[in-house]
Amino acid sequence: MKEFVNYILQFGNLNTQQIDFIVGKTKKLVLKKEEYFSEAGKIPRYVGFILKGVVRFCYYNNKGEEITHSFIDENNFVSDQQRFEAQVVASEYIQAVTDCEFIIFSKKDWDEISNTIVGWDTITGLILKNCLLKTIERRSPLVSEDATTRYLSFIHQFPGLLSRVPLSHIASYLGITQQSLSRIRKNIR
Amino acid sequence: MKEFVNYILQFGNLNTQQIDFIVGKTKKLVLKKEEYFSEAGKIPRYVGFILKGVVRFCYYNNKGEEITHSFIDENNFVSDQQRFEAQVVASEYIQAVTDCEFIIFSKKDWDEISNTIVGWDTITGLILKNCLLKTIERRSPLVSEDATTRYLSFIHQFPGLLSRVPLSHIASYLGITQQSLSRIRKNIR
DNA sequence: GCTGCTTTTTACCAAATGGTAAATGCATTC
DNA sequence: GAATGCATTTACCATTTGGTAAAAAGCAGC
Repeated sequence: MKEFVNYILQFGNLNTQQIDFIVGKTKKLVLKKEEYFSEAGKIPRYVGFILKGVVRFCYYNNKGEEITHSFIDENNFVSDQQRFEAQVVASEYIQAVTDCEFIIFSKKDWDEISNTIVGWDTITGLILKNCLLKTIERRSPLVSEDATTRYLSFIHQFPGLLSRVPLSHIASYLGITQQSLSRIRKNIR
Repeated sequence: MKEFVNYILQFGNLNTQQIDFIVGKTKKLVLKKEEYFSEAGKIPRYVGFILKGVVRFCYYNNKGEEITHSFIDENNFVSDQQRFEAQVVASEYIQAVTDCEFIIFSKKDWDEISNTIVGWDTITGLILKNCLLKTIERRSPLVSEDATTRYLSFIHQFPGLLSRVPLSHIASYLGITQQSLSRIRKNIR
């Protein structure tokens, strides 16, 4: 819980009373590997903050291939925020890649915090912007660099993930087949 | 100017007085083709709104290749917003692809609007989030689809741009060489 | 219309990647 | 420890893309 509070306080100041109010709204959620945090075609139920584990955002392209769009690990928010706020159906899945533990907020609790804590919307707005920018920064090189470079920067960006995530997901994140990734790994050795 | 006001009002309500205040702060900027709106290594001076023309965001990767990251055309904001707000040096160039006409705000004027108009920060926050999400949505398929599919969706996403933007920029946006793009265009015909 | 310049297309071959299928490795269960 | 199921690697060949270079097309200035 300390990690959660520290994360938020990076983006704005809150007094003890406000923090207590927010913390009071938290619930815990546990997911087993491969269970879904939210699903395409359904309305996202929670905003989450990962205490333990790794999740991925994924979708199916028009060829029916499953594409991993992002990985998120400990001490980060995980949410299809736009769809959650608007309470409309999602187009992506958020899936637990490992067994996971979350702090979660329901829409009702999230709104109550927003209506109670002055400055909460500003803080969460900054957090979202931050996440979106990070996503863009991470994914941009995936368009222009060659596959080996992309793999090396993946390792660099997510040092802990290589051992926790199936290579098939990493390959689809990098935009290559699993066979190509295997070949690249061989060449690097 | 009407387009500019309409754009803003999509994201929140403002009364006539507030709109007049904002409009009163606007200045005009004209750039010739290939001139820079802002430059890597320099602090962004303006937030812009494009009245006429097309700009691109670009940078140089570690191989020295020039990579076009985004295109933006008429009736959209153009800004390296995070760097502008923080007044720190940019890492990307924003370049006029055609002759351009902008509405611009200096940092001083932007701050004055923020300090005067209640709700301005919320509106601009929403606009920024919207732009970031659009960027992610547009660029994500560039990782996982093949080059022909990427080119076709570029045409679909930016119907007017093909005739106004050099193919070399489009190729780098799509993450392929100009020769490959030319080959793809031939195969489609 | 010609000249010189830039953009775009072609051509050629080398390198990288995809697709299909089989082999290997690795962990779990019985 | 044999058998099973899943993840990963390897192999093979077809296809796509990159790199270099030259040709063709388009365009501005004279």
